[in-house]
Amino acid sequence: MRADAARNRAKVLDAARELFAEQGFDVPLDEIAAKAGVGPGTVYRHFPTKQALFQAVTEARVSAMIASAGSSGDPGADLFAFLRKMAGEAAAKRDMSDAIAVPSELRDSLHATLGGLLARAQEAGAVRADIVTQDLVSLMKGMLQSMHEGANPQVLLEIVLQGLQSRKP
Amino acid sequence: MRADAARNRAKVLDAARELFAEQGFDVPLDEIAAKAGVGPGTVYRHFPTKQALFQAVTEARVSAMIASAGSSGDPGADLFAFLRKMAGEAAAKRDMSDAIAVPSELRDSLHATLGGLLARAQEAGAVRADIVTQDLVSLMKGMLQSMHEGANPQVLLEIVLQGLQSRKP
DNA sequence: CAACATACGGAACGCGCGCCCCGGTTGGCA
DNA sequence: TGCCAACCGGGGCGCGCGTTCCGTATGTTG
Repeated sequence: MRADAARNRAKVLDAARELFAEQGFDVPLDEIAAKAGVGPGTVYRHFPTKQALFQAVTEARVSAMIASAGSSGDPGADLFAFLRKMAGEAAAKRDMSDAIAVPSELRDSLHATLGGLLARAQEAGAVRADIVTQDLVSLMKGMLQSMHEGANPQVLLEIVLQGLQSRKP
Repeated sequence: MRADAARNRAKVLDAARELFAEQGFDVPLDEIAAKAGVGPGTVYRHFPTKQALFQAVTEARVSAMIASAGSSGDPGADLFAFLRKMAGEAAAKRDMSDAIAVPSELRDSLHATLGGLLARAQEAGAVRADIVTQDLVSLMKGMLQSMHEGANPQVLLEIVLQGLQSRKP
């Protein structure tokens, strides 16, 4: 690979990282190219599609998050800690709320992780039993998006966490 | 107003009602016109903008819902009943989840109604005190949208309702 | 330094959608 | 019944965006 190609690739990744974080997946690709000081064609020489670029940018952080999914002795605490982590990331960077929505293998892994944590938490009786993975994913997706519309992220998170718990009579 | 004009206006409203309910605000206006058996120009002769058409279609139902906001002796029950009603509508018709999001006076009234119910429920101690209207609106918006993505609407609703309640120690 | 593959920039394309314009048509009043 | 204003259909415009194409520039190799 030529030296300038590598340099441009890095510049594109940097610009994409910043703009995806600020504005989410919907930021125009031309804007990323402009911020990188590069033409749109150059972006496409390095990444076949906008989604590929997005995945390249988010892969590291999402993978790290998935890897950090704890399995301590307390499955309920594990799930809640993971959800808190997701919410924390999403409150700071707008791209996290798209990583759960934009189709990719990464997204599927994330869903799978959530499913596993949910199942264990339900077995332990920490979370209401009538929820399936799809419900949790949709709920989180909606909540993460709501965080970028002026609502208080902390409050939203607590409402969801409390709502997930099984009622103790 | 000429007779055929009135007839076409009605046909447009019917088609819009059905398509907005099925697909939400994002349905192309040309599709509405086609279903009504009319050209796009005709739609714009009767409604200055797509949003105006949307408002004309949803106004009756939303106003009815706002009017039905109870103020019985139990403010907590009033709020929860209203939220249940919204969720019920949204689960059946996709346009309800847009009525809370698409800018219009109607939307503002809806937000105001939610704010009033919330404030009274909080005074009564039925709902956690650290929520503001904006939080509730965002939360509902996210939840209503999630309902159209394969999640179980009933479960989503119960999670939110339980999450809103103040913790009773 | 020459020569060539590689990479670059940005103009251009295709598409979808909201919205407008205009030549033709039609309903209702005199 | 004849005339005119009101109305109609649908082609077309403008815009934004993802993506592609190609003439030009540049890094690399011998």
